Amino acid sequence: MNDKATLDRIVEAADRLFYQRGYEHTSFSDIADAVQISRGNFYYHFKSKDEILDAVIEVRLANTRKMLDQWEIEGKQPADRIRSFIRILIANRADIKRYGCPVGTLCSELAKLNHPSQGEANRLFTLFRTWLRRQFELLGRKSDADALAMHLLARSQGVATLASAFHDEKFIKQEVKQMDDWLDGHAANQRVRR
Amino acid sequence: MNDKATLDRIVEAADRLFYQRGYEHTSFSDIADAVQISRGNFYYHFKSKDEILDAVIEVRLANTRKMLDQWEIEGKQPADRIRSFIRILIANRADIKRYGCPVGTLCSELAKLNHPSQGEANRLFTLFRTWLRRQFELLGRKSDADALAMHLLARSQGVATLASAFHDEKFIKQEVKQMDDWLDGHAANQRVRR
DNA sequence: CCTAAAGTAGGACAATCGTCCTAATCTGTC
DNA sequence: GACAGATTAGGACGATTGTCCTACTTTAGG
Repeated sequence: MNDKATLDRIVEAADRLFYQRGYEHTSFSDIADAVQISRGNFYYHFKSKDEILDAVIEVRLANTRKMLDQWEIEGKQPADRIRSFIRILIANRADIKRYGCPVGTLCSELAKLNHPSQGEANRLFTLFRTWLRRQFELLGRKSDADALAMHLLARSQGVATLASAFHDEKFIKQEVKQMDDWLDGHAANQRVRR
Repeated sequence: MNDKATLDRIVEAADRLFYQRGYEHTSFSDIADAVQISRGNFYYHFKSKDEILDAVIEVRLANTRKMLDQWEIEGKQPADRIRSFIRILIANRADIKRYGCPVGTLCSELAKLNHPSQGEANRLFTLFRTWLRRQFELLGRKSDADALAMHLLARSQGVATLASAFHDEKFIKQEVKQMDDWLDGHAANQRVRR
């Protein structure tokens, strides 16, 4: 009963700490302090630290799916939905400035650790990629929908990385404006001018 | 005498390991094994692990400066020099696919660790930024040279992050082509069309 | 109220971390 | 060949890591 609540609190705290300090640099003691439970008691809820990571990734996947589904309902036009994606950078600019993108930094870290959950974490990227691709397809982009999705993803990642390195929120807004303009140029059902 | 050689070998191995495994996840034993020297002997050359990191950053800065200076000599046109920058992604695509960008991933990690050498590492970004800005200024871009430099930096970062996550070298080539095209549109001494 | 299960606390554990110390070895000079 | 300084090897150190174990407390049902 309270089990569920404690487990959720563990995952919640781990989610936040993994983002702010990184996976490896977050210890059981750190999470225990945040949740205010005994360190050794984790193993009633999780068999290992890796299991907590998997749970965190699962929660992030679920939250992301929920968000994307919500946008599918709200946004009347596919272009508006894509714009919602771009707006993530604005909405989370304070956190991004301090800790970068939660998806990108996690995947980068796990890649260096050669961690078994790399694939799971990358599903977060795939989720966005697939969703964006669908939106571009709805815009009439048949052949290059995936390329456009990847392009947008990459630009978001780059903005997050540099905004974090230079502690520059203004740069985020500046690039978001350019991404909006770029989208306007690609929203119409036409070939890319070159 | 052999001091110089050993010290260089330590920095060289640390440089590679910090890139491949990350700073925190690389231990003294790892470096010692790579250099084939005793673990405890590090402290004759460096007073702490942080000092090795600083030495690595210093070497990277020096190498980067050397590379950029070389391009200033070789490239007759500023646009060619910028193209050399973009070509980094192609030349290092195999490493980037596995470990991401050495600059971006290091800065991201140090930011999460809240490491004192964050500023030093970020100078790597500043080095590229300043150099790119100058090239764009030489192209006649007075007011937006810095914005263009940051834009190009961000796109490179994004490409590296996604290429690593998706283990996709083709994506690198694809985006490099787009960056070339983008540069063509901005190389002429004219305002950005919108 | 009693009892079985669910949940928690706190410490023991082996391993590894960065750091430090000392004795041994190498190297070049007189 | 002896000696001083530079360089190295190897282990000890306290702290911290993830993991595990056992005893204690809480909770729910008869």
